[in-house]
Amino acid sequence: MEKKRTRFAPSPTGYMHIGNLRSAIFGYLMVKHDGGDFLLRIEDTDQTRKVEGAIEFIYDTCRLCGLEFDEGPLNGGPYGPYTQSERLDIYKKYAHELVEKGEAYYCFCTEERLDKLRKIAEDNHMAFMYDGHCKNLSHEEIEEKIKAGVPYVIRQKMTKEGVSTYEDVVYGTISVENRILEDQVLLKSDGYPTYNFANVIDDHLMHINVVARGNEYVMSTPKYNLLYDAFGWERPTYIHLPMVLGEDGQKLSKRNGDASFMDLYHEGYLPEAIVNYLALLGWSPVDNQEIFTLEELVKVFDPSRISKSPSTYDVKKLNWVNAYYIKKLSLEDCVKLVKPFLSEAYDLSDKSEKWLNELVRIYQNHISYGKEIVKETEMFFNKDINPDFECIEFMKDESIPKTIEVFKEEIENISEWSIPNISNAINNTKEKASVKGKMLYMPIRIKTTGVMHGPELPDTIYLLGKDIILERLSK
RNA sequence: GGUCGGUUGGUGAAGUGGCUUAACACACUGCCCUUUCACGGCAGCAUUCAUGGGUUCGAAUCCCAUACCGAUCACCA
Repeated sequence: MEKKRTRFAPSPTGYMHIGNLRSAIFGYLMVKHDGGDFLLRIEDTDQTRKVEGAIEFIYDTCRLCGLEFDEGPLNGGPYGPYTQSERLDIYKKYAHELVEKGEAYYCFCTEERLDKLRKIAEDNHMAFMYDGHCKNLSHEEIEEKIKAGVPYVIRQKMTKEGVSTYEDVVYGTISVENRILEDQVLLKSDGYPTYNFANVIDDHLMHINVVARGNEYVMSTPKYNLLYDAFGWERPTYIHLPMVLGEDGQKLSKRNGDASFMDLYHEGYLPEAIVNYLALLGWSPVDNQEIFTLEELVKVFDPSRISKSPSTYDVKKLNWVNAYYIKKLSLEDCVKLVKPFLSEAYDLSDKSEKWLNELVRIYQNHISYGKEIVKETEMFFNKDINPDFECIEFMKDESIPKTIEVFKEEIENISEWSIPNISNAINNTKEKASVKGKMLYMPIRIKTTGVMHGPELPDTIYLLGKDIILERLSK
């Protein structure tokens, strides 16, 4: 069997949202499942959108996620160059080959003429379609215009009859009537190819036989196929991926959630967790397993189990997956993850490494992403605590002043500041103030931390330190 | 407007004619554990699969209409 090869083909915009990444992941899984190749190709035929450093950015993102490219603009390969703007001569050559074959033609129509046609179509509530004006120009006419320097594009001659059909791994058989296909532009007047054209040429030349991409291409795939046919090339296997929606049911954008991988990464989400979550968006395994390493995904991935309907990006579930991965981290790695956020938010200069480790240890089970620790640990860094309404309500109980009074005394009497001794202090308070359970713990917790939830109370108190505790108890 | 798709709970989803009085997971709610909250464990949470018809002994699963949502119709990718 032929080796499977697919490509991730983004435009270099310097931004990678979750939907893009998911396409890359699915392509990667699909091909690696059978030991195939995964390559990167940069689609920069629209020069206006180019962003500096975007290629490095794509490599970085994918490397973080564990997706390594077998071939690509930075690491090379046998079918380069892998950047479309460096392949202009190739496209030109193939476009002209098509003209010679009679499958394409020069078109000298001006923008004005096309705009006029478009306007007429619009007024008649019709879809605009190029009218084939230049389809039958004579050789002489063409020669003359080219010599005169009239700008031109090359358009593909489309059949108007019949139906184009192809098999999609996800969507099954897709049929489109050829009469709705227009004579698409292959080569623009600036000498650059259109996306549609460059895509087919490159995919063929790079021996791509698996094409995984968003389902916005479902409708244009017949055009690609006609191009493959015109050259007499073999068509690839198509996998069109369902769209990823934001929580508002709209297409994912920067507005409806942190749609970019880098945003998430900079919030302290783990790439493995993001990949894991993304793989589950629109795909499900045969069994009920939900936590997967990349290797496991590669092993069990089956593209026929990709769903046809769009899926909604749900941060809550991502948080759950990410929290799971954080809990599994070694303390050392967890400190590594979380420390940059802490040192960015707070002054850590007077904190020992031991203290920091201890802090992370007691919070590791409480956070779902790295940056969350900043808010959770406020009480350790800010002098003042700000109990919310619920806390204040709770503290209105009349037994509380006495509990606090007794506990404060117990704390004062502790000679050696240690977790067992703090536990004892709590225990003694229970006896002396004759309160227990919630009415024992909650007042102390709120008074010392300002919140109702948190890690083990003795641990927290220990880390806070005797001075701060006494100060807060006195207020 | 034409064309092509999609529609299972708040969310991700399983399900491809009987084993489904619809799995599993997130979220939510309750209980247990812990002398507290959380963590963890357990339980509850769609009589119903957009709606209406049809095929069938039998349908979430097949067919047809309707509704809604989306994609697409460029010298953008």
